[in-house]
Amino acid sequence: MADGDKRQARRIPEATVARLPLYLRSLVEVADEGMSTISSERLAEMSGVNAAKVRKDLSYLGSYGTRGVGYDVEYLLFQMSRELGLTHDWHVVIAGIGNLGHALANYAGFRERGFPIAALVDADPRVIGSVVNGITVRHIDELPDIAADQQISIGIIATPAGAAQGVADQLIAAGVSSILNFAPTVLTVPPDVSLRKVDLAVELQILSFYQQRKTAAQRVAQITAPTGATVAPPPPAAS
Amino acid sequence: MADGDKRQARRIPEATVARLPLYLRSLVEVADEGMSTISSERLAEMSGVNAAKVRKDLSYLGSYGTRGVGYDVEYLLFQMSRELGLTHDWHVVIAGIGNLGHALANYAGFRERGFPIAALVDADPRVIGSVVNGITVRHIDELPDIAADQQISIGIIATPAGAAQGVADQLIAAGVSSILNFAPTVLTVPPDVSLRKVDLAVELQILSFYQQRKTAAQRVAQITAPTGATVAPPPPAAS
DNA sequence: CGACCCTTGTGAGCGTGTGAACAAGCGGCG
DNA sequence: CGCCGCTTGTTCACACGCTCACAAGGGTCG
Repeated sequence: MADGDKRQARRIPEATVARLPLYLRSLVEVADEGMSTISSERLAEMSGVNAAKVRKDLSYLGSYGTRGVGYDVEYLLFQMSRELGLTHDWHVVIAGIGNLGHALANYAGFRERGFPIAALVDADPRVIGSVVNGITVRHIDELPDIAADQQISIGIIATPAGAAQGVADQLIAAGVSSILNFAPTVLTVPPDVSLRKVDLAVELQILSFYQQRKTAAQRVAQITAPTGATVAPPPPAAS
Repeated sequence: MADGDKRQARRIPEATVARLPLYLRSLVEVADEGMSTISSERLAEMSGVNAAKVRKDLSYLGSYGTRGVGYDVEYLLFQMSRELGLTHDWHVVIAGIGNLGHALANYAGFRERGFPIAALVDADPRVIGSVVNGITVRHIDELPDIAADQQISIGIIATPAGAAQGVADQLIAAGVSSILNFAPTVLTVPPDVSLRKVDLAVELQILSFYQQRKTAAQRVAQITAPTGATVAPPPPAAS
């Protein structure tokens, strides 16, 4: 109970966690340029957020800044990496080697940022055995063995929607407790498993919503402004 | 003033907008199964959200449900599609035909969901002229012509980080006002341009953070549980 | 050594998002 | 024709996140 967990127990808001990687990227950039300190204002500008938000976010990590000066880039970089768990690599397995899985397997950014791809799995016998980016695709049923050999921490699901839940279950059974889901479907996982999703079509639909609003507003403006005529919105395809 | 904008003026919260596509997907699924009505509870379960939230979200679109019965699937589907601007296709251009751009160009889900890929552009002469998924890659400087020919509404940036801002500027200059950015960098765009981003490495880093916390908690449990020895949390990295 | 400048860290106010609870209202059944 | 069960639509309270504003405090220069 009365444990001295002062350092770790600091609960970091989810919204802040999602921004830490942005700061990290900016810091790396700044470090490469040789700057040794950085102000919250500059860091905010580079990361595309508000300066006050930056300061508050960083304050959750601890008081690593110096008033009147700013933050020591190297030190902050170290602390943030530690907090994000980036002091060592996390091995990744990609499940589903179709178009997207293929591209992800070839994406160099993962390894560069500390997420080397340790294994590729699929269920389709036509794909199994093929080599992508130097890694041989194995059958998904071998996951337990693979997870035992390598220390797999994160699973990426790039299968069709129908197969995703089954694959997730297999990943979890093999001990993977962090999953990034690209399949356009809702996955249900135990509460101790972290799940994030990236749905490309959903992103486009959200953009579509706002685009729709924008063009609708334009039409209204065009109709009301010049004539003031009765508002009978002409069908969209009048271009 | 006294225009009949009651229908459109309802301001829909951003969080709700982001969920509408999920509902839409569930509705399509339900419609395929032949169900004609659906309750908020079932829709919630399928979409992985809270039932009260579903009802509130749908209420922003209007009162399209029937008490005691539920929502008419077809009708709700229509209203939601209309609201999301999915009654017609939106043409998409993909900029940057590397690994990821290639995969995106081949992804059938875009066309299926009403986002046909109208053009592919790149700056690398070695890529220009090649045909991906039936579409010839053209030079990015031709964007104005391409945008004039096709009605391009949405641009997807799949270039390296360094090129992204320049590409975004070109897209915007060509009249594209909705952008989905896959490049790991912060883009600055005019306020009338919608911008969403998908950063794969960031997603993994967020997962890494929580994974880190989980394993750290496990270590603490292992230390405290068996012996009950004095809790002197071994400093993570003996600073 | 003291005054001043600069930037951090944080407290308060505000808006948005969430979840529970409940009245309103529709359909079916006796 | 009236009652009853079911589901919506909405209200309320609360939690969370964001922004502003400012005191606290380190560094620097005269």
